[in-house]
Amino acid sequence: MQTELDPVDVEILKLLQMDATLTNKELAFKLSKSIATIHERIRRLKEQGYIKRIVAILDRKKINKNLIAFSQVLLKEHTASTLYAFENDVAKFSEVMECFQMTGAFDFILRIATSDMDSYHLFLRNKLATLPNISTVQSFFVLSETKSETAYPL
Amino acid sequence: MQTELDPVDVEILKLLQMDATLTNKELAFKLSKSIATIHERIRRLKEQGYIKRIVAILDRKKINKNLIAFSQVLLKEHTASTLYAFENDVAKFSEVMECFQMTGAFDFILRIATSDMDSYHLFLRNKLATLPNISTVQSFFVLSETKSETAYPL
DNA sequence: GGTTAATTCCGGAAATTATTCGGATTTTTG
DNA sequence: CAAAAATCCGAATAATTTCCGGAATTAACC
Repeated sequence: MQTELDPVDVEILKLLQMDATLTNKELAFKLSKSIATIHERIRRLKEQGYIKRIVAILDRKKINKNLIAFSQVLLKEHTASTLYAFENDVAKFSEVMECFQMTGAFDFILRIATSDMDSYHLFLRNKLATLPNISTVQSFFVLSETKSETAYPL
Repeated sequence: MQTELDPVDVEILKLLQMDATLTNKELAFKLSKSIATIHERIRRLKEQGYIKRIVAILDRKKINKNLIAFSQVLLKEHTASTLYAFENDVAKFSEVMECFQMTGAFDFILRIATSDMDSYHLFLRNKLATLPNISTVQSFFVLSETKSETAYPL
């Protein structure tokens, strides 16, 4: 069974990354293939895990997530268990959109979404700073979002 | 016309952020509403801009974007025109998934997706570092992605 | 409080789309 | 070159989306 992407697969992925509401008919027309072929390609792209999920992207300002912060976290210890415990604890906070373990001068970078500075402050004081083994947290705030892509180039 | 979100809207947004392939019929069942009502709600949520787009989320490792970097950029000048020029230039690079202007010790943070360290190096040398007015670029690399959400809590 | 207006809600019809399948075509393999 | 595998397609069917008229509920106003 084919597991590499051919040019048609690539085009489908490009288009669905931009707009997943495109119908098979529309894709078939754009790519000069039959509807059945497009359908089978997409089924396989999902099955093989290229497409992880189809989701709605919301306007965060309309749902009151006006403040985005990047929080750089340094831990006191770096044993396997403390790293794992931190990752596990921090993932439970709904404000934490993303958590990355990093190279360099700090251990983790978190992307935090809250309504405003007061909410971020409460998150920091009552949630993040209460986790064991935290050494320092440095917070940086987004002034403006210039580019925001979910679509990877192919 | 109603412009605030009622509990049904909120539930729809929660569910579509998780899985936008849910049919109106499935949503209607989950929320104990008619198919027509769900359809009208979603139409309005799109029209009012709560739902910006429906997209496919790909597995970046399967499409050879194995290295994610955060690049903190400091500019030499901060006039309106140099800031704008930087934002505009950097948005054109396909490697740049996100660009944020930030508070604090640096001006911008970029999220860069490449296949590997060599590619990142080429991006830095041949693209980012060639932009005018750049003072310093500090790069941090993702060792592991612990949490990665596109769905905002509601 | 009662009447009107506006909004929301729903069932069902019609249009569109997704899904399936058998067989034709093309590609791969030996 | 022949056999096997994979891909592709058209057409039938199932499912979903979309639209509409009117019922039901809520809001507004006198």
